[in-house]
Amino acid sequence: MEAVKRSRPRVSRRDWVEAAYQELVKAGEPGVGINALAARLGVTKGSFYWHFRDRSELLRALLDRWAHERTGEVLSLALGTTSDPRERLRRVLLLGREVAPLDRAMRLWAQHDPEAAEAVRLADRTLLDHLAGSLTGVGFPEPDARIRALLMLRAWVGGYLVPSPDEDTPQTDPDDLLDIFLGRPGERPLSIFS
Amino acid sequence: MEAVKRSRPRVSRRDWVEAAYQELVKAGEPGVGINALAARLGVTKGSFYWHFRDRSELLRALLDRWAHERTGEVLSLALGTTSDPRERLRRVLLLGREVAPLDRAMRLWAQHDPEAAEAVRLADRTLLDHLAGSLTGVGFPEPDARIRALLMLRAWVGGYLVPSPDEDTPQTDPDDLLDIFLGRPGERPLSIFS
DNA sequence: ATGGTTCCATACCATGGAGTATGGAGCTGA
DNA sequence: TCAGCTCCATACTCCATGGTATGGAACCAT
Repeated sequence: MEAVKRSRPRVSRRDWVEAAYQELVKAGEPGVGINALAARLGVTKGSFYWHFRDRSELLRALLDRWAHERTGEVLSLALGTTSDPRERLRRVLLLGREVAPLDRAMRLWAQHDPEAAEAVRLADRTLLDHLAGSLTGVGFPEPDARIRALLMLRAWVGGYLVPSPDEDTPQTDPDDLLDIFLGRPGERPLSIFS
Repeated sequence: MEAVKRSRPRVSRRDWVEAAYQELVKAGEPGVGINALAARLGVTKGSFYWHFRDRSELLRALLDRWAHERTGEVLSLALGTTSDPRERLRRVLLLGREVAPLDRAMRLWAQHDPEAAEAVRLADRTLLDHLAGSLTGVGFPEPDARIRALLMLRAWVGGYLVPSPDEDTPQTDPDDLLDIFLGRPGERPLSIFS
């Protein structure tokens, strides 16, 4: 049995994007460097500049990939089996924990790149719609729901950008957060005022 | 009248720190470059490397300066004339709007620099104490107050890291946010359950 | 087999920022 | 006045990274 004698590395364009995507997650946008990726793929820059015109083209491809994956996730949330609004909100928070590293990378990137900012803006729009929808489902009037949705997003983003200040408060419980955002006394939304 | 014929530029160490501080606000940590600052001060790098050993020393000085200014601000809040907890919280939100750019720069920096992260962590600690204190003053029990304080911080941080998704919601009103974080029906904290 | 195409290696250039070496201008005190 | 110290200009090195040029190996076609 001879070892697989692969004639030559041979890397496709998708491979590059995928590798870059991985690197984006753990090192952010500045981490996605040509040489680093090449080494990771067992190739040299010669390969890269065959598939891409320059680095910005790779980055644009990353934005695309992220946007698709993002809308897919939030879509699967919207098409979820549950119609209970509170449960839907809960699932958003849960999913948020998984995609946190990627999301952080994207937002940090968006801080100094207009295209990335636009991509994030778009993704946020659909997410906010979903959040606001669920919030109206729990009983909040439209304008209030949108504000609360925005607040939930902000709090979530702040979650992975604020270094946890103490040894305690190791991780905030999604249900506790929901209680606060929904007005605390669990099942009773505050629209029933006074 | 002769024009002021200043013999030579002459820049002090504090001048460097100050210039760097300004640059930090509008361009973040990567924006504080030796050459750029030198040009801004009308000097060359020769001056810089006389006052500082290297760039990291400048950055440490920046962290110091920020920490002092930060604790001073939050201290002036704590020693404020008002003892009304809700008003204290309001003032935090108001002050937050002014220091937002600097704070964003610090947190972005803290994402890839342990020392900056530690500085932010410390500053957050005192801020959170102040927030939690005011929240208990409004009627929240201790553990709940700390969670809400953390949530307020996160939402605030998220505020300048989430690109405003729409043309509407131009800017969220501090009072609206307070209403939400305090449990909505204004004066009635939710600890009076049911 | 041979010509053409695909894909990549090698070697190179350009740029920008950090850091260094050294000399000189200007002030200060004896 | 002259020595010596302070502060900065000039000119360089080093290094990482993006980008280019070109040749060659492997593969497919006729």
